[in-house]
Amino acid sequence: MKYWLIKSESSCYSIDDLKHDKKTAWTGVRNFQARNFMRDEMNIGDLVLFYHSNGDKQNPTGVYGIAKVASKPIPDMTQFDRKDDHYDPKSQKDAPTWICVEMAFLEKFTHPVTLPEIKFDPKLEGMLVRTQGSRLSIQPVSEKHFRYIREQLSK
DNA sequence: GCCAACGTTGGC
DNA sequence: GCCAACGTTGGC
Repeated sequence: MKYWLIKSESSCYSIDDLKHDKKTAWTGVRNFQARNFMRDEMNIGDLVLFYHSNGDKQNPTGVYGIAKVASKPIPDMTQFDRKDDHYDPKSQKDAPTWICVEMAFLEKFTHPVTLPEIKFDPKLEGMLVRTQGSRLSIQPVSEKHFRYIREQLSK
């Protein structure tokens, strides 16, 4: 069992969207390292911190809840859709460049764990999302950090 | 294979 | 909205 953090702008796709949809293919990732995590490292049942980036006063940047990996790796269909923002003309149908997994809604925190909380909590030292300029939209998280955020900070 | 130029991410 | 940090592209 592994633990992850995925980023999304709440204006783009929020935890409430996932709650409503119950399950969604995590499409649009166009970074090789992030893709490799989905393709090679994730397993069904892995737990995922759902992080809203680019927050504002109403919706501060931070972790808003938990999702669960719900499928094996599948081709990201947006790469073949000319009308989609994430269309990739170089990708071939028989050898898709971009792979994703499905994410299922698990829970929304009663109160979000904001980035400043994460940054200044000594118990979360080493968390990737704390490091400056960490633009990676899918990150591994240690079990210790995951549990601490879920069981302590989100209550 | 280097690296400058470019586009994007994301905190502030 | 700004801009630093970063990943990717492409010329050489």
